Amino acid sequence: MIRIPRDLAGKIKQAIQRAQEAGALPEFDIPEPSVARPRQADHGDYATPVAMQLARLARMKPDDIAQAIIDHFPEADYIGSIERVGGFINFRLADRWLQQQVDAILAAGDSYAQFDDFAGKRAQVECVSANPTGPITVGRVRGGVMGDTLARLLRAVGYDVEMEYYFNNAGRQMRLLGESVRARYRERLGLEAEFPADGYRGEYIYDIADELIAERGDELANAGWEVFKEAAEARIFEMIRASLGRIGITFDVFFNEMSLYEDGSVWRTLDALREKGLVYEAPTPERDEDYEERPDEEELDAASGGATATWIRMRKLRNVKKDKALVKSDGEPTYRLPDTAYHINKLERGFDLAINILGTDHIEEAKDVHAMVAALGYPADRIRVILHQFVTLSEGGETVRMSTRRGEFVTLDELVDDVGPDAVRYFMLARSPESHMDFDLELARKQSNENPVYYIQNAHVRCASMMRVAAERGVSMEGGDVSLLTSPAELNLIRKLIELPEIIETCVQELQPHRIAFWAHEELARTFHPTYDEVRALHSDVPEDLAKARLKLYAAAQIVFRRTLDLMGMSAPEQM
RNA sequence: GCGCCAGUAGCUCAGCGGAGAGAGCGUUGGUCUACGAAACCAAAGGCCGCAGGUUCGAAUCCUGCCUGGCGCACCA
Repeated sequence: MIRIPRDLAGKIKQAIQRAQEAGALPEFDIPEPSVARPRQADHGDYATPVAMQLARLARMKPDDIAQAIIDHFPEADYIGSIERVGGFINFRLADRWLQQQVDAILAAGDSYAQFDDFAGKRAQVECVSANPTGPITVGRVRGGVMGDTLARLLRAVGYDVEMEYYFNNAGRQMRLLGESVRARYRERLGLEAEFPADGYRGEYIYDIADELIAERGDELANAGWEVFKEAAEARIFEMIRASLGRIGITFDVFFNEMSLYEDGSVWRTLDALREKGLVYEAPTPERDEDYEERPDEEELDAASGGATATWIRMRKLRNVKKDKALVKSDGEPTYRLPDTAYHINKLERGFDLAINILGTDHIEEAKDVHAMVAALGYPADRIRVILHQFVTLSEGGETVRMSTRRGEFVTLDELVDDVGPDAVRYFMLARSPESHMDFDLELARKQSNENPVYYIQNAHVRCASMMRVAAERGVSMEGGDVSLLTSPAELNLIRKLIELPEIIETCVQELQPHRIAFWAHEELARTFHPTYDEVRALHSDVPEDLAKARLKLYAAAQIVFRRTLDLMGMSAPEQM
């Protein structure tokens, strides 16, 4: 199946070249022409402003350039007409070709809009990557949904995709977790318990303690925090895995940061940076002369007591005013070093594309890591970071703030219990990453036409139910003649159905999975419902041959809805 | 102080160099003896934060400013 914008762009270039050979256009290097879907229907199905872009290069009037391109345009079965309006060239799809696409979609079935452009290429999507200190919260869910949807879209263009979850089960936070569980465990046993000052206060800590009591009784009463940490980690990972599973997110690899210490790659990375002359030892970092200290900064520097730390010359690598620490004065690396080792590890595993989805608060980290990976000579451009803004939950205008540590949060499980998995997927997806997201619980909860989730799914339901009724009445689409689909409503629905491949391509090119959610709602479903209302298939007024043809149309629509919903990780219900 | 992101209909947000600026919700008024009305049709609603600039053409690119969010640790 061809993707028209791509094919048209090629034909436009061909036409320009032919015109040049014929002397209708002067010689110049042909730029990549842009092809778009015009907003207004009377401007055709696709349009290109290329003649206006070429006006300067060709030193001709846009109208004449457009005409020359049209005069030399190659044949294509999908083109019904070509029109020049000023400098614009408008293309209209051929009705005959559109009709044939219905049979083409039916023949493709569930593999409709499956391409192999990137066959043999490997991609990795890293997302969520929350340390196992508590249940998954809504902020992480956004990245997870974006990542999983992107993975599905990448598979649709032929990538072999792995989902990866990066975590750290060492360090201060995990120790606090162990101490918190230990305190709750002793508390439940009626023993003296000192809860750590910055401990985790969530209810789930009690749950873990209770489970431990159920399994081991009081035999851990005097055990150290490590035992509790390990038990808690295992249970929390199970919780995380299970909650993400409820919204269709599964991971192929859980990558432990510790392994980068065990195989020595953290220190190898440091050595490599040192060899490049990018590292030095000093009590304080070097900084630009015009660098202005933040009020609390001297205090923070002084806290190390003047001991020597290891610094990376970040000022050399990118536009910052102060170098950054790689190894603290106590000999422990900061997060930057293992993170860099981790990304090098990804590239060494041979991924052609490694996508990393992070909250915007990690932007500096992402830039630092990218700079270091590039400085070491690795193909850093294979790493693509997608940053997303935060999520706030709102209900009746009230916003709900979240903090894992304080134990005030809405967990993914609570959210799924409340609004259902499909609504979680849709709303988390349907916003551009850089825009701050307000998740309206009231709206997501509604099982009515106010909710886009149902609007989209109901289209699939309507198709499914039509197929059931057809079967009951013994009407089959077998032998249906698609050339009977001649009304504007029918043809416009087909126009939408064949747009899915283009949407997938855009999502992948721009790494913007939210586009498919918008398209599914505002384009696909929005076109489907009025058509369904107007174009009856099984009504007594509809002659049998037309009914067969229309059944084909709606069967094709059902395939496209199912495929679209699947790409978004949502269910395609047979009935509401 | 510096950096990144955002400011588009009453609300939540698309569009990010092309042709009278879009959607959902909300508001107002219509539509089922039909394959499910969780639907459809119609109306009202906008100096696209402000001011300059680039361009044949700017909501979209550049500069400055205003407002909001997030960063600017020997935390991750």
